[in-house]
Amino acid sequence: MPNITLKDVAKVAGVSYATVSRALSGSSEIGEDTRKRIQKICEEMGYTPNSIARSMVMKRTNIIGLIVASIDNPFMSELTTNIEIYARQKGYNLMVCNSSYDTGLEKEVFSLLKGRQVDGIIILPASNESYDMLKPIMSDIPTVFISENMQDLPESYVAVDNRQGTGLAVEYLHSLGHSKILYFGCRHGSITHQLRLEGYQSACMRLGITPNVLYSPYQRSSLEVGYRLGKEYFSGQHEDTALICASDTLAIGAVQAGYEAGISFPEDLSIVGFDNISFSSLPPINLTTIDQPKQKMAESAVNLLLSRITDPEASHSREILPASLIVRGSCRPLSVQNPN
Amino acid sequence: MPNITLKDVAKVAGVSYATVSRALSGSSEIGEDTRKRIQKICEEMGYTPNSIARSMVMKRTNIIGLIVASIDNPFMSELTTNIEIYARQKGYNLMVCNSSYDTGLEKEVFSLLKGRQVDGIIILPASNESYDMLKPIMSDIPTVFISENMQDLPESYVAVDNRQGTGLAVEYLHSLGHSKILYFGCRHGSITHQLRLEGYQSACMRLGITPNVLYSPYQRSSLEVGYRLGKEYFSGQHEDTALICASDTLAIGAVQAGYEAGISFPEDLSIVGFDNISFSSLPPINLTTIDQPKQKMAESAVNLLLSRITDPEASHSREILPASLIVRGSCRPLSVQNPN
DNA sequence: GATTTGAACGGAAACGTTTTCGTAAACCGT
DNA sequence: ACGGTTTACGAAAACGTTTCCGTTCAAATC
Repeated sequence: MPNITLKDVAKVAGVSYATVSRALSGSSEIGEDTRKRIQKICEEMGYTPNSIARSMVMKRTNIIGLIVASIDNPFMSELTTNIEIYARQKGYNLMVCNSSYDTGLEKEVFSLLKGRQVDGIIILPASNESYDMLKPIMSDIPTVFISENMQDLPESYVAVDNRQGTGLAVEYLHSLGHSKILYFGCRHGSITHQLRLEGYQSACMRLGITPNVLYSPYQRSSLEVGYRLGKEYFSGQHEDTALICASDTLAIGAVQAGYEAGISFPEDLSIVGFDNISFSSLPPINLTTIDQPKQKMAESAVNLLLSRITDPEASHSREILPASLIVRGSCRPLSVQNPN
Repeated sequence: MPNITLKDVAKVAGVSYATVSRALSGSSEIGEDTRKRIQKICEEMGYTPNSIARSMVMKRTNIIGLIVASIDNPFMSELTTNIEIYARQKGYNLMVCNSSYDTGLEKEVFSLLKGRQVDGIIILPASNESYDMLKPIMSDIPTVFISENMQDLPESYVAVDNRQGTGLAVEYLHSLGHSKILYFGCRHGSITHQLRLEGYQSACMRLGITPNVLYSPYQRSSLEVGYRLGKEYFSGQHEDTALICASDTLAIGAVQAGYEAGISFPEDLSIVGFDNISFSSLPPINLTTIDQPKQKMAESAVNLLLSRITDPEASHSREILPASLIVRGSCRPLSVQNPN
């Protein structure tokens, strides 16, 4: 009933427990025959090494802390899945915490994870104030930010090229003949959304399009924001032929508001989202959108973190991954009446 | 640079490290004045206790292992979020692993978590073979199953009342005047789906409705299954007025197939899903469905596990939580032509 | 054949806590 | 003032590993 330890195995095998440790760790300081014998005994006794004790002496837990704003956000859960799978493949387990978009809580769980002696932390920040909050306590533990562009801050991060992303969207719509392209954005205080807006604006400039932005003062869920922005827009004058939304959920909310106002997509209005969450591909939605390469982001983040763990003194590195356009059914060429 | 330990604090405070430990643990064996003094010193030195070392001696990690088939499944991610939040509230952290619906991998991560000395494991099983696979290795660690009904197996689990759930759906449709109610199911090998089917069938019997079931031989994603079942059904004769799907994603897939066949919902066909994933409430979908009480399930699972941790010898307990009907816009009364 | 070398293994320290036990001083009642 | 109880604290063991340092013994070297 009491768990089997190295000592128990050593006693049965008639060797010191140093030898058992060597037999299992793949050390060269041991005879091939005794290694085989000890391994067999371990099998028979059902011995599993205690990683806590190992961590104690090795000063490494092989655990990565992951802090996300909300696990059940579709984008974040996809990211989380990819991170977990890749990390495990690299020999690390994941300790996951929700910050619930609360920077106070975020700081709290950050300390908690530090106390847990995780080797490093990947964080999808709750807001753009996260950095300032975390700064004083993140000095002595490898940390990489994910999904949020930290600009010139002296930190490691991996993010998608948000500016290029919305640029792609504008270019695509322009190539379909659209010139009146509205943008739905949300404040959110995040640099990510700032960059997406800038990408939209500069692409418009480049292509001779007059930017037209509708910002949200609301702070609630992105879905609701899209719905309310849509309500507001569709109730007044509207002559745009296309709409770019700062996120897929924003787009889906806007679509609903459009439905209720008698607007059809893409017949009356073309729409493109951002993120490419899995639900956007669902038939009833079928949203043309800008993809964030979630798997690559996950792997880059883990790799970045691992390299910081092995060499904490290395200079910070940033990885900005390219966004790509996913064409589905929510946009139509302006000159043609019915697509497909 | 080397982390601050109890000893360092003790040296500064001029006391033994036992005293420091007592000062922080809220022990009564210490003077109020020295406690204050030591706590202040800890603050100043930025001391954070090493939970690894604590776990070592306490033989408790305050970590719960969570194994889910796929974190990015909407239902599971909602469950995961709720589990994490509630567990942390109870002083536990979560170590999360994906089984990717692979019972082999599931067993592997189960052992891995055991080696990590987690205090207990919550598992959302990959298939109905999970139990047999896990049985030999789960004897010495508290485990509770979630979301999957383990029937009379000698294990602790919490699940929704699947039978009652589909029963509710049938009753609701019946109350709207429907009598030709089709059921879309998927094999999946899971007891959950078996129970949902049974609930449908027995409610039909009770209400004098002839059950009509379409099963899927496909094994892929639920969304695709729904789509293919729909394709198959709508291409032939179809005279049903309502459709119950074994899951929301199944329903959404079916809806798409319906669209493509020129069917409108709910005008031509009423449809009810199961699970109440958050996306079902999205306007373009707006699916009437059967809710699984995810938060309650999460909390029950944690509570069950915690009680098993404190008393591993206690007999197993099962919790079957009631399902409830969420009425949205995907069903209409049969006698009326246009709802709303 | 004596010395060196190297392999194979044992002994023991170390990791940072918690907790038991011991002990000195302070306190109490009589 | 004295024995006894309580209070506050120190010393040290324990948790299960890894690893450094010795030690032994056989093989290799001269």
